[in-house]
Amino acid sequence: METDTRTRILDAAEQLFVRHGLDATTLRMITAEAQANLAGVNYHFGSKEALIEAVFRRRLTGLNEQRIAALTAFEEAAGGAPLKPRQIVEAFFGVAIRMAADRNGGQTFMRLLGRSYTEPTEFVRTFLAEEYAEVIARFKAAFFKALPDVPQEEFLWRFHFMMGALSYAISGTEALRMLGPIDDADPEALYARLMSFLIGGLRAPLPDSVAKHIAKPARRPRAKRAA
Amino acid sequence: METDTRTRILDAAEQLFVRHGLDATTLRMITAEAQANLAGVNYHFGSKEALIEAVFRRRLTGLNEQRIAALTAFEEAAGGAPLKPRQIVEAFFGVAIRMAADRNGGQTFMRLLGRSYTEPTEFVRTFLAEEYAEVIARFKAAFFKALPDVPQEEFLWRFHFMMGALSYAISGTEALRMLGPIDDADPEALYARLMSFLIGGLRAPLPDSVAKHIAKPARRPRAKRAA
DNA sequence: GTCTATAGGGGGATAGAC
DNA sequence: GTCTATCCCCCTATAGAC
Repeated sequence: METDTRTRILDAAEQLFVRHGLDATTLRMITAEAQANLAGVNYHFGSKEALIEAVFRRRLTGLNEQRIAALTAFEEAAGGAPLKPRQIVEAFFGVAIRMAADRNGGQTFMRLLGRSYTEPTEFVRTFLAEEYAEVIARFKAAFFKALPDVPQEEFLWRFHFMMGALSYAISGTEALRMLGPIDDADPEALYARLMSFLIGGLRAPLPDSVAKHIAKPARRPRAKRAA
Repeated sequence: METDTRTRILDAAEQLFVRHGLDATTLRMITAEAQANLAGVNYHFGSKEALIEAVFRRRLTGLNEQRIAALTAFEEAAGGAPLKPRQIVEAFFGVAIRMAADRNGGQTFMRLLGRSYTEPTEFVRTFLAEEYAEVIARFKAAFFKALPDVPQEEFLWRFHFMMGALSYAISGTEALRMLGPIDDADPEALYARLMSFLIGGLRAPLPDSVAKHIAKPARRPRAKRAA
């Protein structure tokens, strides 16, 4: 073992942030858990806010690099042709699920991250927006190319819904128990489950209100509710 | 106007909880906003924790009653036959989206609620679990009856993913901006969008790892996406 | 780099007058 | 029911010894 203080603080903060939330976690809790001195946080990071950013950045940067690498690999294999939506979904969400299965810290972190998109704290949201800017630009472009029939605004909503499902898939272990006794131990099963749900949602027929704006007035006999 | 102090405190708390989170919202902020006295919170509610519960209960009870009423109406119309999945989805999620469109407080509240399933604070989660117990039991039963082919565990995960999508649909206005400029002003469009996404996900083909366990090896030529 | 001690501010809750 | 005043606790951040 013998990890250095800085790392022990990051590890402790990560775990406590997941368990209690950013705000309710105090520097005292963190330094106690990390067996470090209270002043250590400010020495190593400068402030609590800077510590929070460091906790996110430590793993988020790598996660998004992996996402871009996975997408790039698919794109090179396709040689200029549009990718299959499933491939893009895998590159974005699959990487996340895989990290969430990594018991070596990744799991803890992803639970934290899953909650953070809707975090009320302003600086966390703006910080995340910056961290995500590049990966989002890349994936938006790939999706638009792969789904030329889907209006972009419609797609962005679906992407947003997919993020919601991912967030719950990862961080919702406690919320899940509300639904009953569910086994959440098998990451492979979770991966398969989430993937088919996401693809199903992404490729669902467009709602009538949108579909009717599209230049494809093919017979639609009464828009009976499909099921 | 002339609302009473108790109501003004609830209104102020609701708004501030959405904006800053439960923890970061102080009683002083609440009473200042409500033009009430600091001691008023403890007089009317007993504690901050009790105030939080009151804020949730004020609208959540009605929401879940509406959900059950909508489901019951469908069930009575069906006369014992299984409902269409789309009807059940409408009864659960449609009611929520409609409340989220209600500018008369419902909108604010739903944003708060959307975030709260993954709330780190223990007592909020256990409180919500109690409030939801009945409605969840009713809807689980209806879904199981409507989707006899879907293994129950599989369905519960999908329900969980659907909750995630709903949560983001409602509360993710800020997170959405990360994706680009999107119009989120039209509740009808949101309703239609979310609904088709949810149905698509719910009715997606089962993942192979699950499908192969099912005693229905009937040729399924490619599990065409249902719609 | 790590510690102790403390400054300086804000939190929730309550006693008791009105 | 509403107010003021205040208790007591815990927070983050920092100064300065080691």
